[in-house]
Amino acid sequence: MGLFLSTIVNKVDRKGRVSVPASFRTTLSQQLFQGIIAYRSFTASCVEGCGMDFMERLSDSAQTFDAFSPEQEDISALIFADARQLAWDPEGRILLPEDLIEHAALNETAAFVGKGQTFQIWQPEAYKAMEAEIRARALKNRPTLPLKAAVKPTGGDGK
Amino acid sequence: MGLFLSTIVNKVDRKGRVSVPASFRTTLSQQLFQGIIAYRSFTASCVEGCGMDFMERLSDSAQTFDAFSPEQEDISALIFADARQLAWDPEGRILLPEDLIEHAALNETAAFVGKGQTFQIWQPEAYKAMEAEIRARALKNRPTLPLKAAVKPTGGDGK
DNA sequence: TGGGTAAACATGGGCGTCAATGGTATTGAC
DNA sequence: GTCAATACCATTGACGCCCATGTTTACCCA
Repeated sequence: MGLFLSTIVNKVDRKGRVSVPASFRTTLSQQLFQGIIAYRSFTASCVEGCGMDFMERLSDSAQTFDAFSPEQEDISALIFADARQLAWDPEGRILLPEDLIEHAALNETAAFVGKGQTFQIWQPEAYKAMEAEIRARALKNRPTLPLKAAVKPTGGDGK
Repeated sequence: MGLFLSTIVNKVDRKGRVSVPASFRTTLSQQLFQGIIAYRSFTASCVEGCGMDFMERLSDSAQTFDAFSPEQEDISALIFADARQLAWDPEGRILLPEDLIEHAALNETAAFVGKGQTFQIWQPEAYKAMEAEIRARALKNRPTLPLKAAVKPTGGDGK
């Protein structure tokens, strides 16, 4: 199981702890670092989350920009400088840093929103509003997605 | 057997459980994840269903968009954020979440409608109406389908 | 070809397990 | 010594697993 799917709302206790959904944890279970990488979204009021492997992919991708180029600078500042590793405790909870809570305007609860390769953490009501907006747009525009050919399951790329 | 075919109506019990048709289960039997992926259709009052492999194809296809692009955002919200992994029990039943039931206006029964690579879940009466509509349109428009060349079954893609 | 039988599938309900959650204790840093 | 982070423990409630039963389909044999 390799994707972050569905939206799960969990409670944030008074210590700032929140359970990472069990399904998200299993998605990350093969990783060396037992926890998540989190950084403030630079497009929305939410927290971006992913595993260390995705961070490395981002790093590789960022190298398409020249070293010392302005784009490289910006990406570094926006992502790598802001990212932190949040290990979970034996119960599967992470401790949300104060500035992340602020940025996403989290209070009692936090919504873990699957985005396939990554996920986001939202204030549930805020996400609901955003989702309604996207859904309304989709109903009008009927977006389509060019489907790539299926990868033959022959042989093992699995695992 | 690799396709979802025909339409099967099954009962939804008071717990919200429904049997996935046996033929659909055999279609998915080779998959790692023993269950279905389900998400609300963003164009109709029904639930979209598929296997994990198809979800991964969608994820691959969605990556033609840049990370952090608006298109990527929308697709994620509409599909990945809404998708649930519904594992079936030893009897082949899944538990339908409340909001999916609402979205498709399901009550006593649910119709599993094969669509080839994927399938849909409808309130039976609603589907009947939709089907009549599609049939009427077809009678008028006479849709055609450019047929691809047959793939040689030489070699083992297996089993 | 028809009846009988057996297997597979669909369905209903009870119970155990695990994830989520809240609280307390212990450890370590400043 | 104080504060904060983390480990430990206990509770609860949803969901997954098990068994029991009804119903349909497929198969076999006369």
